[in-house]
Amino acid sequence: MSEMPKAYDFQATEERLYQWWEENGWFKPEVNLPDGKPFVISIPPPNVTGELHMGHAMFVALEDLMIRRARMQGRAALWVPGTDHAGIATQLQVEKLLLREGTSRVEVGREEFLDRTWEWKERYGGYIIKQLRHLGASADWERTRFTLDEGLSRAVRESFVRMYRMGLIYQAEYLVNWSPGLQTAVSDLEVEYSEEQGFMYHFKYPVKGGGFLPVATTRPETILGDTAVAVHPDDERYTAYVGKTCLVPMLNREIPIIADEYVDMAFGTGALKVTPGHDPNDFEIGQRHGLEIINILHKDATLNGHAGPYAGMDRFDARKKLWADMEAADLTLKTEPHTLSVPRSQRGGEVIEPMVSRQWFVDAEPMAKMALQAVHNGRIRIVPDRFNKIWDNWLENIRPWCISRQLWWGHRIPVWYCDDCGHHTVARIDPTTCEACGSANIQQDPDVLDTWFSSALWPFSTLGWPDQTEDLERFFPTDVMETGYDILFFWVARMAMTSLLFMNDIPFHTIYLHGLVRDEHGQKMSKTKGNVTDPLEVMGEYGTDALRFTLLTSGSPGNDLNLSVDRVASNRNFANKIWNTARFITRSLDKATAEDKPGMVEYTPADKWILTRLSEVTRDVNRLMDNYQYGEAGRQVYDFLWGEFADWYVELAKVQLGVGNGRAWTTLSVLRRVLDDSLRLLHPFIPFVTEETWQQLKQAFVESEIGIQPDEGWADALIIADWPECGAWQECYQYTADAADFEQLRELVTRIRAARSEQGVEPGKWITAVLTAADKTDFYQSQRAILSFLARLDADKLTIAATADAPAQALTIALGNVTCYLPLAGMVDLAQEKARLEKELAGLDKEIKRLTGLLNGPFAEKAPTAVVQKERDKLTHAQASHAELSERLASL
RNA sequence: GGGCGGUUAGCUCAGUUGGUUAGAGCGCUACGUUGACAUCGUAGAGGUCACAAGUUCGAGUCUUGUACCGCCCA
Repeated sequence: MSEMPKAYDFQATEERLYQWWEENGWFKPEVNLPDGKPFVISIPPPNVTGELHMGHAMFVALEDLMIRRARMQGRAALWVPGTDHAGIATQLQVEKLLLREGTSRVEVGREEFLDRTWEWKERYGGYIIKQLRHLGASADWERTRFTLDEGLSRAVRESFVRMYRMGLIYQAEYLVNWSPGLQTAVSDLEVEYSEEQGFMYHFKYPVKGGGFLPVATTRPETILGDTAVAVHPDDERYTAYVGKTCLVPMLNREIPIIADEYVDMAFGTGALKVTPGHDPNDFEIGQRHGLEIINILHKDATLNGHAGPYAGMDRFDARKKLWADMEAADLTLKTEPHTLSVPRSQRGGEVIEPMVSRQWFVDAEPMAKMALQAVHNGRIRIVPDRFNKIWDNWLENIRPWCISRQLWWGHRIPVWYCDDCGHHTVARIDPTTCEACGSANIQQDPDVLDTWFSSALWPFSTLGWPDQTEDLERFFPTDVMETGYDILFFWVARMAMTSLLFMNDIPFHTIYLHGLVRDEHGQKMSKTKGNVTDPLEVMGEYGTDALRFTLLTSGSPGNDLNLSVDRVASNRNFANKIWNTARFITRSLDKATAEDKPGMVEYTPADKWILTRLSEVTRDVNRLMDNYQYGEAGRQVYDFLWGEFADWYVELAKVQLGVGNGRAWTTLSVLRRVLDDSLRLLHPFIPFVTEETWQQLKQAFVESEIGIQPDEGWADALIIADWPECGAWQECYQYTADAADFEQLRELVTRIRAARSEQGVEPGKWITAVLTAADKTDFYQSQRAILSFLARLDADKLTIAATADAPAQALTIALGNVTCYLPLAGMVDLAQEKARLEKELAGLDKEIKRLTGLLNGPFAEKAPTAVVQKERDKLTHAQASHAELSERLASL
């Protein structure tokens, strides 16, 4: 058998294993029994043009974790992968490409442009998928979907037509967020507001017939689109003006002065200019008062004919020019610095203009009600549950969703306008004639749908809807929707809405939200700040497992996570630690043979201790994972495997293996059991190193023919091996008393080591010791070799007895009933030892005093007996130690 | 303006039914390479758990308030 290399080499492992898993079909739900209970996750589809970032790494780590565990639990685990077409992002990429070629979208035309975009998608669209695979994602790639593929396009068409017929989709002239750069409408959610320094411009609004109203605005150019001036009905300053007429500065257009309660008397001058065409609040006022709506902007945000002399100017130039002109006309009062909230495009950051235009909307209210209810009645659970409130707040105040985009890349709106009769034909299949008059003069709406419109159907469209496919039948509803909280509204809520509408069912029973990955100091990663950590780079340096484990264990659910590269490095070391425990075990297989197998296995206290701990960890991990506490679960196994198994059991196993025969055989079986189960528990976190290590372990044990194997035999691979459970119906070690004894031995060893270190005893030196162990004498006798090995005590000179006289010139370590003397002849400084004992006694005094007080107080009566007993034991222990040490002190 | 989260060791963070002298990783100090691992081991230093009040036998953990940081919504 070839020996395991000294260090784990992730470079040589990851790709090979991934291919092997996939070739064997282990990413498919069919790998488990056909009647297995499904466990399904649909991937949050990354943008097809996207590049891998930490957010992707995060969701892959979490979802793959859930999927792998479910698979090992025997469920038909299905992770449906795919990408979305990212309308704006992709279109921009291709437009950039065309620009470099000296042409443009408009120049080449719609058809050619779409051909080019598909070409682009084919070339670069696979990139992100490749990167997801690099992260170890065990998704069923044969079920990969794309929001613009044939099936999903049919789903979009179907849902549009149905919603339209239900009256949930309508077209309206409405104020929308207009992106002048992209020349399209964007939804409310795609606009971010930033606090910026600007000015408040105070000016005179001339009143027809003389005088003026003082008015303030932050955007003077919108004056050109004013269609009223409003004051509060209770504002006595202006009562006389209501009903009169104002003249728009520089244009002298006549507009009414109206009274509306929206006006804040205390803000600005108390008189408000009303621009229904370019301000959401003004739009509302305009609706209430039947005001005229004037749009002063072209699509590129230059001013149009309604701006009179300013037509053709850029919006910001016009602002300056108009103000200068007003100054010249003595219409200005003052300008003062003012902090305002500027709407900016989430993509690109340009200033968004509210503008009136004709768009398609979804009336989301009826669906929102259903989505609200689904969470309220518990059919959908949000983890962490504090997001319930946010969910409620958004859905209770839902607004119409603008779904049309003035783009070419996307699902074209399935509405045809008849040139002859004006009828709108809305159809699943492209019509050639108007359904009302039969005219062939019909034109399809040029716009496409918001990308999120198709993403909203994702959990069922990817399974085949609107066809009633087998997959849809079997795998819907899905189980968990795992994604970042930043797209709770964009996506998650909308999936719930459409699913309840079309499927008459929830799309998933649990929404698990993770936080944002930030840099080491909590700053949001951004290209402009230059603090972006590239997952691929990190994986290249430390391995995929190291990154995954870091993402999974450095935070807590729903909270942002500050990624520390140092931590990734230490998790790389963890992988190596795992590897090396296996290396030790496999190299120890020559310590026993099949013939050494005892007729009846007898465990040592150490065996019982580690097996009991394994059971406890297994139980805790399962409990934590069932409650979505993945980080804590991972940390528990990490601490167990490194801090208990490797640091203690593997060390003492060297002693037990040295005994040979049955003892060695049994020790090997325990080593295998503990490492094997730990690898299983860790596999969903760090799939590569666990699989590779497990294969090494399996191969070594099989080749050794030693007759040690898992109860159910060796599975083909860890990825499909059984998940460890620890419950009433599973084998579960609970040697509580033995484990406690062994814990005390560990404590003793640590104390001896500390004493040696304090006294400057050479680490390699074997020293003499006398141990008095009272009722634990038999136990310590049985552990003599281990104790001696771990604490470096000279086995020949180690005395273990129920009682013994304290040797002269010895260090004393008191552990309740158990006392250890280290006669370090000539090495002990008596004065120093005296001081040490005094210090320790002082500590014990304090402890005894505290505990006595506690136990004599109301605590003894009110606290649960188990808790009280624990404190009583502590007191007994402290008192015993105290007695021993004071005796020693007196004798010195 | 409304809501939410955070504030624990020098740094980054855990700590979910409140149980009684608070944990990890990194960094730091001192030792140590006997064949699992120096991507390591042993020992150690380092925290009045933001502040204040309250509930309780008992509070990092629950309640209220305050401060600061951050996010979401309007």
